[in-house]
Amino acid sequence: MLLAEVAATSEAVAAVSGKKAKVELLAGALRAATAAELPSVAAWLSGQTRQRRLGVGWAAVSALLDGGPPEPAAATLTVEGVERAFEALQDAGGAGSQAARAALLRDLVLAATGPERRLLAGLVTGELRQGAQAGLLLDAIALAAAVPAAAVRRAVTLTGDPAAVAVAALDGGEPALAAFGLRVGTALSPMLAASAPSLTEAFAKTGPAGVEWKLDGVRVQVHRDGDDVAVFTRTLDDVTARLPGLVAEARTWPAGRFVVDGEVLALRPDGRPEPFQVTSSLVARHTRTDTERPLTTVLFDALHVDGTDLLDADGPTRRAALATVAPAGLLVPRHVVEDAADPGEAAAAEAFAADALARGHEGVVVKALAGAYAMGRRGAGWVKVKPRITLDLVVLAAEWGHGRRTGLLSNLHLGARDPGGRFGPAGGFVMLGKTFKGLTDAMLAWQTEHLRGIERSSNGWRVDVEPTLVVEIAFDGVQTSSRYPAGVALRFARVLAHRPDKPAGEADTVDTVLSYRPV
DNA sequence: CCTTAGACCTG
DNA sequence: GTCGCTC
DNA sequence: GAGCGACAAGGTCTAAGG
Repeated sequence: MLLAEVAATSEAVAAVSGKKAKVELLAGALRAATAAELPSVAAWLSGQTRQRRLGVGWAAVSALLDGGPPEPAAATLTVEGVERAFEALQDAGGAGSQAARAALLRDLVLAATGPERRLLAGLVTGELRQGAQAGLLLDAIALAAAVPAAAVRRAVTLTGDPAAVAVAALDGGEPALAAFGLRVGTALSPMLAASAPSLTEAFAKTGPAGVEWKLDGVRVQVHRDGDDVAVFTRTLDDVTARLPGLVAEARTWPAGRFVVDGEVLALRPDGRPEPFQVTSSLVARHTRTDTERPLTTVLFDALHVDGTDLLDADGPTRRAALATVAPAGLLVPRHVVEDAADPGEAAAAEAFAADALARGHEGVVVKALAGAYAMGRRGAGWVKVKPRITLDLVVLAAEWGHGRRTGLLSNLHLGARDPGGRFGPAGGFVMLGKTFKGLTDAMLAWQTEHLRGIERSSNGWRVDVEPTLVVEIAFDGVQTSSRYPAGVALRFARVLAHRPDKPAGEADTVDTVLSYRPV
């Protein structure tokens, strides 16, 4: 199969708007691939490569395509050849490897026609933007193989390997998919949480629920089979080698064979959690020193224990199984609410959540007692509740948007008042970060118009404006920053509303922002 | 030796 | 990670 | 309700350049 066929499919998928039409196009390409080509085609048509890392990205591609190098007269690249090139990119390492990778990419791109270049660039940068990703590819596999989508989804969430599932589905149909099961040692898609602004609204989604602390760390899935222990992240990355302490600890737990779900984080000597930045840095590091802070593991779910799969079991059953895996001190604190309409129970839940916050944790996750473990889903089974901070800040500049936001001023530079001149001229504004979130199409249109009216200067991608427009911003907290003058940046900032009625002189000050630094 | 660019990972 | 739009 | 895409910020690692 020629890469041109895959590229043409991707172009066609991008050109149609309906999901069904996209799925049909994807399914057609999957059917046309041979068994050997299918893993590559399935991966690429969901915007991914089979290689976890290629070592080339946006910069390498844009340097190559800059100046519009001439295209070949005919399409010659094959799926198999491109797959081999991707393998070579992944395998390149050591001195001189950057040049080797650049040469590999250059050979590939210069041999590619226009649509093929668009596909290759999208794969390398991870931004294919054809309006279909892994989710629609699952439907396409189901359609191509004439099997239920649910069977495909289950197999993919159990293995994390859509390519293998595609091969099994088209080759062996539903019986082959049914043969996929939970395997200790193979990562499966973790269950995700929706969010709600309050406990009351969370309970409305879940019904009777267990309320658990929400810990601000890194999600881990721990597998043990005897002495074999493996640890995976939320994206199924294998981090076993980076967490030797957890591996050793897991070998001492009472159960010999299990898959459990939890979080690792760094705690201070007083038991309060370190800021996420500290935990993240410890987990990311490939080498350990004896003096650095150990990571603490907290467990909150069990997917398999000593021969029993628990994916379809309810919450209390899984929690009871978890209690047989590890010492009680490692289990996340949990408070069960049978009837949220009962004022006493509701008050107790609020007190439990307030205590979690008082101890420095992020909030709570409300987990339906009745729910199964919904792999890879962000459904109503788990609902996180975190406090929200809002401030009135001033727009200092805005950046032009991309994709569906092309032609609109999107990313806002946010500043707080600095009346005392702590970080710049007295009476000026201190930048605290940027955000593009929370803006509706109407808000984008309005702010583009308004900001152009108060434009001060422009450099092609950024428009600096008079600091007069106040925006109401919600965020989760402040984190330390080396990028911004006040030494802090807002975490997960999003726009709630424009406040053209409010004078910039009444916006919040940098001192108010600094008061939200963790204790 | 140190600095920098880029890729890639996390919430 | 959050949010809005589309199907 | 699910899927997609709009993009942030900080951190580590690798390779390259001085």
